[in-house]
Amino acid sequence: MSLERRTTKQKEAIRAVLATQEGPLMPDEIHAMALKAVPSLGIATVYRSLKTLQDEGMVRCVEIPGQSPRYERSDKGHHHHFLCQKCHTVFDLEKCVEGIKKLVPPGFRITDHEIILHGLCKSCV
Amino acid sequence: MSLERRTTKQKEAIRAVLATQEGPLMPDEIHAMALKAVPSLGIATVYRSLKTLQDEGMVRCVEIPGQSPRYERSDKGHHHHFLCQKCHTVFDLEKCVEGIKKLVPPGFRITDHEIILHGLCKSCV
DNA sequence: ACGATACTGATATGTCAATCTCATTAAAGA
DNA sequence: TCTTTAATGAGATTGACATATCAGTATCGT
Repeated sequence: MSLERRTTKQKEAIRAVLATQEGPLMPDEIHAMALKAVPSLGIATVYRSLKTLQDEGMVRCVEIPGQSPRYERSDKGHHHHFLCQKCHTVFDLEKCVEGIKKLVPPGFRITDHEIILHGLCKSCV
Repeated sequence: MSLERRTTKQKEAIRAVLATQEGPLMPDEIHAMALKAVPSLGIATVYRSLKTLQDEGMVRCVEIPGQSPRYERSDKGHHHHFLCQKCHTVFDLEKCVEGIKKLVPPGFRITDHEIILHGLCKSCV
């Protein structure tokens, strides 16, 4: 546990990648992108920084079924995701749907929901 | 690859578990349940049988974000799932929602969708 | 500029689901 | 019943991902 917290170019590079990110990214994608800014960057630092950023509440984990965890900025509002079956990129969706509550069985309490669309993205159609 | 196919009590036990299954089950859950019918049943046989049943089209894989794959009978119609955050059981939902297509961005083509609700089930509320 | 120490990078290690190996068992046609 | 060989069970192995280790580096308050 660190009481102090230092600003390093590694963490800044990772932060920068997440700041410009379109959809949620996997650790190795973040690594590859941040590598352009800090060529010596190790994958362990990516995992460490992601954990720190999560603890700080800046970043949130997004799980897509059958895939390893991805990460996105947590300042984005409520939204859902689209997985392209061809290029395997995940896109953010802006809107949500009505009537989710109608799905909940009697006696159950809903706290959250997620919708994942599958198909082909604009580039892969 | 086997040209022939034999009926064994192991496979029948696994089939029986899936026949009475309420929501999708994980391999180790199927194993634990089928163990009551065939005490010697090995986990490898569960994986092998699940693969066979998938090839035959009897069983389908269901992925819940952040969890390992679960399996359910494929004769169930279109439906979605509810994950209880307390007991981690997955329940089938009967209805679907309208307006999914409105989420799709221009130029994208949708082929499928899934909705996962999170909360507390009847027993855990 | 100095010093304490948080951070990093390379690699070893851990974790866990799923598969493979292989000797043994048992299903089913002859 | 006999024979062929598909299927099984136990344990070893794999593979993907994440964490731990530790010596060396770099930040930042003084």
